[in-house]
Amino acid sequence: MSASERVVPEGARRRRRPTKQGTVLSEQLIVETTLRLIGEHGAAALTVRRLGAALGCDPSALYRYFRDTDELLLAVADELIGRTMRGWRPTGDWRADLRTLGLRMHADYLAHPQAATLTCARVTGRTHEIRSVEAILGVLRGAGFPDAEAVRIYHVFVDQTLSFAALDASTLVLTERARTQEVRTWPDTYARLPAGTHPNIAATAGALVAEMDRSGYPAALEMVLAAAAARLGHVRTTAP
Amino acid sequence: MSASERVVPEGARRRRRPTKQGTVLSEQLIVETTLRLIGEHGAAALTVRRLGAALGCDPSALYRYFRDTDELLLAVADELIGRTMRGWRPTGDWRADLRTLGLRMHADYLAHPQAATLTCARVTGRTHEIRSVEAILGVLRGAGFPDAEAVRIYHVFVDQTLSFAALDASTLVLTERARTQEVRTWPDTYARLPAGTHPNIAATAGALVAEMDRSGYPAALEMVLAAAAARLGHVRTTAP
DNA sequence: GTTCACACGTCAACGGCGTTGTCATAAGGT
DNA sequence: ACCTTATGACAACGCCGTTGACGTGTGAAC
Repeated sequence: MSASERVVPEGARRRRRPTKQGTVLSEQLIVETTLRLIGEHGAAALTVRRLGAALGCDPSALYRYFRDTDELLLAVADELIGRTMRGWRPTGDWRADLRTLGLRMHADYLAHPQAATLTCARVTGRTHEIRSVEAILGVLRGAGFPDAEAVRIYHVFVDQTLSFAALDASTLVLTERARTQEVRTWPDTYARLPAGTHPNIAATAGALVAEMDRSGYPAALEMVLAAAAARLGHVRTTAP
Repeated sequence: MSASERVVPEGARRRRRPTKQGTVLSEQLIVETTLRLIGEHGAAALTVRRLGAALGCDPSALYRYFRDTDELLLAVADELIGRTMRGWRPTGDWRADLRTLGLRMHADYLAHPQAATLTCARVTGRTHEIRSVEAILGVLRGAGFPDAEAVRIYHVFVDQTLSFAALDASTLVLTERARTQEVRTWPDTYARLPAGTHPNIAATAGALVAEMDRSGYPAALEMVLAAAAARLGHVRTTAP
């Protein structure tokens, strides 16, 4: 039996046979367990063997449900998009709505960094994504942005949110050793540079260490929203 | 001999001994070969064993130069930064300088998309990176931004540039089939949605297809620069 | 010019990974 | 109650990063 014939689509499953340890597998259970594994034990804990152990089945049993680990991660990504958009409703205040949605997307993706790094750059064209495009464009057009402007700001908003999510998520995917070393580079290397050779770094060392310890996304988001607001004010006064 | 004693810093090397196949190793040669390997055969081709084969040495010889593959990646990242900073000189116009540097970094990273996706998120603490931090902070403080403001804007500027570079690079890394499918999603799926169910997408379809076909970075950069300029004007008028 | 410490390339091995071919067995339609 | 076959289990393959031991050629010292 070749690999392409091994996977059985979820709808066509007929015999739900428990594993030796008693669990009954399903696509849904595997996706949920994968997310739980990432959440509880870090991104590095996601291996087919460990996932099998967490599910109480042989690792190879997973290949009855997904062609390979990439297909499993895409299923996880799809679940993630659904969770992110669920429960968000626009209030009518465009700036607050975009701020809330941006921070929410950023946070939700960071909660599952392994899936986020693999997923952020993809355009799926699936229902959850389409609903988000429609909603964000609606917020911008409802605020009074002309169509061309709304599209441009939509593009910046979405790509910036996803790219920062990917960037921040990728640091969470590093090994424990690499991540702590990364964090310590600012106080240990940059904060100790002499003012003679590096005056600007030395003068701002304290602020630099504090600033680089957190994500730049909230500040970047505020700057984009401020620029958009300025643009909206300009549009309103010149072409009402 | 423990792992921490195995690596010899480049400056302290005394005996340059050729490998069986005749190549003389060096940090520089290893980094260059790594970039070439990634560029020619993709990021997935970067393994210690393949790198050893490309260099004509035993894979374990690399551990005389780098503690582990992560340290090697940091060296590669710094080489990319160095290539970007080479030739850039501030003119005194902070906004034009940051615009030029941002677009240049973005373009240079995209020229090595395979390496970019692996290294964009890393803080190297190495010479080229330190020089770039010093230079950008110098531009901002020279423009009159107070230290706290300069650090915040530096953070947004750098992370935005690198994260967009990683995002845009990752689409270039997809297989030909996946990338064309991704591009066609906008005209084929989004542009065909009916106005009844998706009024905002339908109303902006033409602009949407055109906008999503290019990178959002230039527009995002302009918005951040505009917000920074507004902030600078505010600082100058209230606390001169 | 000989000596000699040791830097550094090589070898072999370890444990872990994703994946696949094969087998056995229990589920469920008949 | 039977048979088919879906599906889980097992074992093995060929990768991977990394390490400890080894020995050889280098370059400094005299």
